[in-house]
Amino acid sequence: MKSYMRMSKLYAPTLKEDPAEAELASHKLLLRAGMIRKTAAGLYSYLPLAWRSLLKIETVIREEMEAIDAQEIQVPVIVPAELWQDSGRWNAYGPELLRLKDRHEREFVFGPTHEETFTDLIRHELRSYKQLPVTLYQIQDKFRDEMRPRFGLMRGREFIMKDAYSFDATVEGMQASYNAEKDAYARICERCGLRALPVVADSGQIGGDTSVEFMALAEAGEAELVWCDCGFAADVEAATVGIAIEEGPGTECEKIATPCEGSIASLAAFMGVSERACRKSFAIIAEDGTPVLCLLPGDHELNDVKAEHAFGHYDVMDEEQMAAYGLVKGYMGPIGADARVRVVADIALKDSKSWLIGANEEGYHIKGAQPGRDFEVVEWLDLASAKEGDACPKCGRALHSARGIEVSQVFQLGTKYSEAMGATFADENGVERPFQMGCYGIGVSRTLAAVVEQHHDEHGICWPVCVAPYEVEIVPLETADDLVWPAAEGIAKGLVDAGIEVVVDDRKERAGVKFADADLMGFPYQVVCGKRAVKNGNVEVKDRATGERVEVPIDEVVAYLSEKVVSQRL
RNA sequence: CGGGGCGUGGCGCAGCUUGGUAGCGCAUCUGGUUUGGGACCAGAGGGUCGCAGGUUCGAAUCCAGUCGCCCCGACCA
Repeated sequence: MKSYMRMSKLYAPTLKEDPAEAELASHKLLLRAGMIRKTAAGLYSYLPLAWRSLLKIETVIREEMEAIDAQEIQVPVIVPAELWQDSGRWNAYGPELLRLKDRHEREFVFGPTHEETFTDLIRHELRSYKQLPVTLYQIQDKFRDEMRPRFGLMRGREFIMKDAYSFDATVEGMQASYNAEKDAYARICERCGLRALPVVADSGQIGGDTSVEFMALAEAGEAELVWCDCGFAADVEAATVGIAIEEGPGTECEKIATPCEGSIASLAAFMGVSERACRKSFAIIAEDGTPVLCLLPGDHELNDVKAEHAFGHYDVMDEEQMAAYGLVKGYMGPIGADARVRVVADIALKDSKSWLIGANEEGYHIKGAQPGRDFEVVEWLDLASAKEGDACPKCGRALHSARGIEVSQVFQLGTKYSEAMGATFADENGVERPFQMGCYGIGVSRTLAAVVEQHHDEHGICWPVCVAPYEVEIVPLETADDLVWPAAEGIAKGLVDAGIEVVVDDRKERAGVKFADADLMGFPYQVVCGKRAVKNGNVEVKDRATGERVEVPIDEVVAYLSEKVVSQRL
């Protein structure tokens, strides 16, 4: 028989002060509300309230997965090294991968994701196209040995992830599985109360060609994205956008003295042109050791992810290297650089005919330089990070920028893993083919943090009903009073009978303490039972999110709250 | 991993510069007074000063080391 939780029994030690270690609202509040505790850097214990919310998020996920015929399984957290060697990721994945040995010196990894395990599982079982498609998923702890775990649950080393993998016979099939999963992810975000945007993403370490991330919009988000009124949205690292070109002054190639600091801002100010009319030079050493000079519109940055695609794992040149290649810090440019330097430029600059560039001489720039005439660009690449104001690749209008928390991501993998691991099935003609795969992750614990990030105020958390640890808190101000306590208890029982999750603050604390904790823990509705109101047959119902309070007759409050709560459960 | 900062009762901090054997607020326990927005009075318990060395008659304090944590950078759910 279900009952209500008594605050006096609830293991949720609250903190009056902000913990010194926390920076973000979600981190501070989850700690202060007694929901999580740190065990070590990036490792958190979930206390009862957090666990209840996590289970609700998982329930939403399970319902949406069931709706698209994905089946839940559970594979071991630990993965034998051979599987990772098979896929090639044993070497490709960096120090983020936690490797371990058993007593027989056999090597294993603590799974940061489970493409290998799932692929290995099905390669023994799925042999025919008739058995496809299949999507399997699990909800499990993952471990990634992050260089710098931070922000509480936002970037832990161990975290809860839902990971799904689809196996199809054809590319079209894979796309259908991918789209079903993507649509489910949008519904999951919505049901969890997240304002999230699907954005075009880079596929990163996972591999494959097409990927979308769901970004929960939040100032505290670590990711930057651009979006357009037409519906287009992309991670700045993945966005290929239009950058309108501004020409530099003049068309004749001429060296000019520029007695200003070696920065684009000061150069633009000195020349009386916009930063974009200047050309920014960025010197790096590509993975193969080639020195590369990247030329960009002056107001744009070199995008790390795009640069890695183009140059492999590159290093920024230090001053010594610059000097060795004839480049002068602050005044770099393609003219006068060593012949070994490979000059590349952002694709946006391809039609530009007047470049304001460094002269590779302290205090001098060159204006009116023209590629093809005054210097050579060997390759035109997409290198610049997108930013606010760039043109939408879909409709051409100016893009807006925003920050977000990446709560989930979907990938089309194609045959990357199935081919590497020899996972094949027989098609209609009896020909062995590799599976067309997709993979789909949701950061479950990160989702919890994102919800708090989006739903809080200066007093605490404001849980959306769908993921709230409890739905209603009853606050009897006098636990000894022979009117107040029975009224509170009666309402609690009535709500429990109506299927509502209830906490009763039965502690012998002063009103202020109870109110403060109630606001901090942030259950969606508070029922305040005070002496005067109860004597008149009323209680006060407070909506945590809006702060709105209404007096409701005691004998109507169960119906009143049931209606509100149930309608918001989603 | 590079740069910066911090480790002192459960939590938040002072003390360190200028060595002399540890203090404040909150929390906890007891008794009393309070009781609609984090009460008050009285009393009590609780600290190998991160760890292990060195200097010194004497180290929380000075020196060198080590471990841990936090913040900024590069990676990701």
